[in-house]
Amino acid sequence: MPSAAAQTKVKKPAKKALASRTSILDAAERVFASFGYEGATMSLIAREAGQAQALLHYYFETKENLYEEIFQRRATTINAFRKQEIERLFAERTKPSLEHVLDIFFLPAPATPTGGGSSPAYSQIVAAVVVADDRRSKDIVARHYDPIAQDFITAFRKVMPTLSHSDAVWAYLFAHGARIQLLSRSGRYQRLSGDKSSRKAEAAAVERLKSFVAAGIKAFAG
Amino acid sequence: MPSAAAQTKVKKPAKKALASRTSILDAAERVFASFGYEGATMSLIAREAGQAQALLHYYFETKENLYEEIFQRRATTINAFRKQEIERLFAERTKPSLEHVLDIFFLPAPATPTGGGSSPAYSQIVAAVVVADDRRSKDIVARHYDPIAQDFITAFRKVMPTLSHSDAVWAYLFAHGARIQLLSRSGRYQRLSGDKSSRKAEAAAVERLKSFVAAGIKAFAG
DNA sequence: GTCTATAGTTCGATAGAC
DNA sequence: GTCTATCGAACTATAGAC
Repeated sequence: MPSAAAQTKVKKPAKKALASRTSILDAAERVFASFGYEGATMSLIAREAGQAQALLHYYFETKENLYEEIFQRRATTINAFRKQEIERLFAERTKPSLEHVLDIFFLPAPATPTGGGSSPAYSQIVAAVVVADDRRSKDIVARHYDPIAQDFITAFRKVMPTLSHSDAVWAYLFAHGARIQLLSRSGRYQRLSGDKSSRKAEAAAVERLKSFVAAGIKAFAG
Repeated sequence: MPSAAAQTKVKKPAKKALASRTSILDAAERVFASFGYEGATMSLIAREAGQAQALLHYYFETKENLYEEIFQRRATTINAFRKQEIERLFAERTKPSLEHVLDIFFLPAPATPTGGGSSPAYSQIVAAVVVADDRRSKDIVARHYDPIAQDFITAFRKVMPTLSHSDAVWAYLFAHGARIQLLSRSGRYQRLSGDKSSRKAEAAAVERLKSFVAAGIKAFAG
């Protein structure tokens, strides 16, 4: 049965091949996070992955495709989870609060199914891509993050009915901007505060972020 | 008097030379803003400035120096002005409010002396450099922006005495992160809101930002 | 000061053996 | 699938005429 065998070959790549592909994606995520799209090089990613450079092109063809696949893998997972959590919130609660919505918005990465929705390196990439204004970055944000942003904007207005649409959009952007400062690995908090910042401090910072944003949004409605 | 003539030549570059230097700096600012440090090329900057590529190296020697000079020119101006405004606020007022400090923090670019402290392109560069985590970006932020950040953190604590140092640092970072969303030219507000956003809308957005941040910081103290 | 021409390097991508 | 070797293009920077 040659045709069936061929089909099997297409649908079920060897475990080793999948491992290679994944190791390349992981390495690319770290290198893109550290040096940006243009600053990252295919040869550096290959070295970081422990693979030949040609193998990167075998799996992903171009540098641009490799970059795009990073967002495919992470954003698809985290956004599906967030969308579902929003729907569940409004289905199960009669009167969800702003804090309930923000809990989903600020969900820590490990809480996602299998933790596959994020990583420190990926958060760093997202922080950079959201403020960039080159064509590629805008395109990626529009495809992978604008839809879930609209869901949150709608959710904000549902729990705060006096919020205008324009206010809700700014609320989302300001909240997102504040969050990025927490997620980015710029190390600025450590420099400015003199802290060495343990895991414990990080959890406290998320609480700070939540109360900061909640108060800010409520100021719009009042 | 040959030595005096030579000295004059060093201290007073021709007007035309200064104009060339400035046109290169302006062009570099726009190109770095659009493509990032690695994505920008010396030949593109030269074309944008209407000058030969070799002239860029004549004035600035290396790409890295040219980048650094952009921050020298802008950050020196705006930060000196801000520092002076903070000092003036605490000298003239007996009881300055948080809003007074935020007015300085959110100062629009045209309000700076000769408007030389900022430009839309430069704001875009700052937005990108602050969240980046490569060595060059961290170094620039530490030298050009950490000192003024400390001044604002101190000012926050003076007008809100119940703020802990750690809270004041987060207050600064969250406020800065929210502000970046407004300054960056990612065009995200326009996409998410469907607006074409005139100048009038921009002024309203700054007011939104101010009340958002003020409420957030007050939530820390309460 | 400003230009043209180009040296020297590194990049993304491909060819082809195994 | 995975590798080595390499091509052509694009980059930063310099040399040297004017």
